Amino acid sequence: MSQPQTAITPTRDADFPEWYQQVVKAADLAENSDVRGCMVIKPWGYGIWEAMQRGLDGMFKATGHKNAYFPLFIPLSYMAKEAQHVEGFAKECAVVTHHRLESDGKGGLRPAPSAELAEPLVVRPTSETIIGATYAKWVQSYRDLPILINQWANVVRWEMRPRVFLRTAEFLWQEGHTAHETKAEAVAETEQMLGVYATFARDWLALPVFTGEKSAGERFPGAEQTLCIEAMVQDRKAIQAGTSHFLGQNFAKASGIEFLSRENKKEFAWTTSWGVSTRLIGTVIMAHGDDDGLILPPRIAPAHVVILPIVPKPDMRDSVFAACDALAAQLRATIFAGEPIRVEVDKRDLTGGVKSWEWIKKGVPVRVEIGPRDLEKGTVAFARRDRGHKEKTFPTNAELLASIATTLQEIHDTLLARATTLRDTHTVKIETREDFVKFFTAKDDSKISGGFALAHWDGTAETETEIKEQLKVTIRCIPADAPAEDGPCVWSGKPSKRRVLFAKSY
RNA sequence: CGGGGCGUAGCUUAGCUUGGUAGAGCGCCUGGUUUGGGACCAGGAGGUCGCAGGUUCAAAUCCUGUCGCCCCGACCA
Repeated sequence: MSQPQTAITPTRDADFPEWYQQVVKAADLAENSDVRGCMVIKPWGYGIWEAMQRGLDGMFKATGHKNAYFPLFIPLSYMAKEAQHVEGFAKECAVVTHHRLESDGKGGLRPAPSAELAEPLVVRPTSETIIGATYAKWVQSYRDLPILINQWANVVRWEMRPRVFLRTAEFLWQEGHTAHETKAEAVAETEQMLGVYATFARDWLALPVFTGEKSAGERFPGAEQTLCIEAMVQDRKAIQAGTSHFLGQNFAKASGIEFLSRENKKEFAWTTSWGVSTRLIGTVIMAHGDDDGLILPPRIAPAHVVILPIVPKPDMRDSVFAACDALAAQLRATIFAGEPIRVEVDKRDLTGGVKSWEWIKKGVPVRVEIGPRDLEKGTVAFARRDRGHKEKTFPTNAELLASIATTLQEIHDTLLARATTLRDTHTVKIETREDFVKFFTAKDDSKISGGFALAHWDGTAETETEIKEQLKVTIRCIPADAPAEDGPCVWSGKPSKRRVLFAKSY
């Protein structure tokens, strides 16, 4: 039977959103559940999340944070404490109103009217309010500050149009919540954590990102300042990969986080919050995947290496399996990026081609085949996911063991270089409204247009809104390293002090 | 919540216009031949056609209602 040219149909060029869905399926990452908008994350997908957690958690600890856990439920009245915040989240909250079920008399169940809660509970869309209320009890003196806490949790936002990993009703994330004595300290914390995210994106996800500040229109509800990292994926759209918010004293005032200062005066604390979510998995898929499926940056791959035993005759099975297990053990004793190499030996009784293609689609960085011919020669067949699927080399076991860590690092570097080239190729300075419109208008059926535009903005919400409505283009961020530069706004022609980053986004 | 589309086996679907009691491909199971890039042969399991009502001798097919899902918008990590 003839196979298609690529493992994934359609290709990225033909239909990028559909390609994405097919990769999620082919790589066995996740599936939609019976609950609309909620996903089942399967072992391979969850393994990626676990690797991301390890990486981030280490970086949080290294910057002085500790993990804790706060309740899933938030009293309704807490949500109302911060005006901007409630306005931003009210429309997408799941609310618990009852605590018992009873028979409906028709063989089904219903919430018992007698068990209605005095105060409804909101399933957390984010935890600023409940954590703020807790911190208020913990803080009395400047000596109680700073509080540097992170929690790994799930949150619920009742999204109208869900998409696996990118936008689901329930998602997994981490949310850091800190409280500080001074504004300067809180601002420094906000910037520090954005830096952590940018480093993590580069060193673990092989993603170059723009860092910067959101415009007022794109800011987190209740924040004074929202910083973000923005990545470009292969359809040249932007995706917000992480955010860090300076919350000023807004939430401290709303929650009553007050302390006696060194001058013996009552003062409100300065707070921050910062988070990344399982959306990062979707970002990695779209940034690095190809028409044969997922390609995983090694540091977040649940398995770095898969070993495929080749067993032409049943009587060779034991010796080939033994050789595979022996090599796996040696690989596991080798260190890559500070962790033992993760190896899987795929002993399932399937034909070689099927197994190979499964692992290609799953994006495992390195595939190793061991058959009887290799046993005789002491070699293996070796293939890397960042190269063509027919490109094989035949190193000896010793050569493989000596080079594997370097190879994995090379794969990471290759992915980062590719993603950087993609981003740089499609990030352009634009001066005129005509060019701006042209840049964001698709030229053919692919629907892929533009990329990132660095252009002058007059700083008004009116201009921002007009651009959003007419072109579906938003200000992704005001880049942190943008130099002061006078010029006319690309839309209104009014004077501008510096360029901002425009793009279509997820 | 507006506009469009669709519900038939685990998945993709044919059949519906013109009613006669369900077929295929993939997947799955068993046996055998295979296995260094998506194998083949033989046999087998699996469906109250989303749900409820109506018309009819007879409904996957026609009618009404209802539920769910998908796509496009508004919202968003």
